[in-house]
Amino acid sequence: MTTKRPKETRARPDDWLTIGEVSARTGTAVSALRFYEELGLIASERDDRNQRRYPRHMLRRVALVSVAKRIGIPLQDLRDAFADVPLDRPPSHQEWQRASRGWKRRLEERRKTIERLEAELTGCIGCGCLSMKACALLNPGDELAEDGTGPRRL
Amino acid sequence: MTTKRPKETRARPDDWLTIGEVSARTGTAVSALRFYEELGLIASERDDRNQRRYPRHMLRRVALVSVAKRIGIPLQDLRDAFADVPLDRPPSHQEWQRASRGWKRRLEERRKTIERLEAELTGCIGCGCLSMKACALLNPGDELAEDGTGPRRL
DNA sequence: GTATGACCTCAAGTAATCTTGAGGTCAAGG
DNA sequence: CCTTGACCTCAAGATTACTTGAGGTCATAC
Repeated sequence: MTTKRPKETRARPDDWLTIGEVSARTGTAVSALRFYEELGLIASERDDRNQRRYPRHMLRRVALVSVAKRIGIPLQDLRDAFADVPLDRPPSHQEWQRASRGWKRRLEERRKTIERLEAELTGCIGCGCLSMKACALLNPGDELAEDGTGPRRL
Repeated sequence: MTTKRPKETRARPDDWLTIGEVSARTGTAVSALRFYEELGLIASERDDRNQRRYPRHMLRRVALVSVAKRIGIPLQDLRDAFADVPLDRPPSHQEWQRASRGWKRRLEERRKTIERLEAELTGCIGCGCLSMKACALLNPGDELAEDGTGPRRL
């Protein structure tokens, strides 16, 4: 069971990773990597045997994709956010920073939504409002019904 | 264009909502409501014309479903979390509280994941680590590579 | 020299989450 | 009385995010 990685045709072998290596390092399935490439989220070059070779900086791209997935942000949004970061070469510090900041804002927004929901749910637990009449956030678009029955939040 | 809600056959009309009313109040499409019912996430009774009628407390269930959707938590998880809360009658304060607390834990977990990612991304912005060698979190499963090139985090 | 494992392509399948469409009921409005 | 709107069912289609399968190349291990 030794590694059957083919002979390297490039000068510095460890600068390029096989799809299997990227998969192992990122925890992303090989099939998923090929799929992401199809979507244009990541990119690879080919060696003389037509096998994908990934530059190291692609690991970060892959990681970002799994992160987006993990927190339920659609891949299309990720694509938009990192549209300006080049795939064919390591992004410059600036390029990366700009995109990262946008992404951070996205994460922050997400976190705040959850925080609001947490707070709201705490409120519900506290008041035990079973009619939801007082739960504006959990019940968006429902102006508080005006008949007098049911519990209220204090 | 007046409302064509059928004559009420029940004693207290406003205790029961039509699917259109629930849709309007929760912002959830009618088709989605029917779909959620199929999944057993919500429930309804039928009137003498075989149309769905929802008790008010179902609004909260629906709201929870949209919340789960909004933050990218699969509906199956929601089903699990609220499995013990009855659909056929307004849940007791206790029943609701217990399930809510479980759900809150879920939200908190989610939030913390995002917070960790935010922190990690901030770190990356700070150091500009383009090789990802120092980014353990964004690059899970990748033990820091040991060749000496590339930027480091300070 | 043949078996194995890592890779390739392309097509089809799966799961979740709904939406859309076809075809029908029924009550109120004009 | 006929149209319209709100509802019904059931089946099929859409989207996202992949996985699986069939069929093939090629280098290393035995």
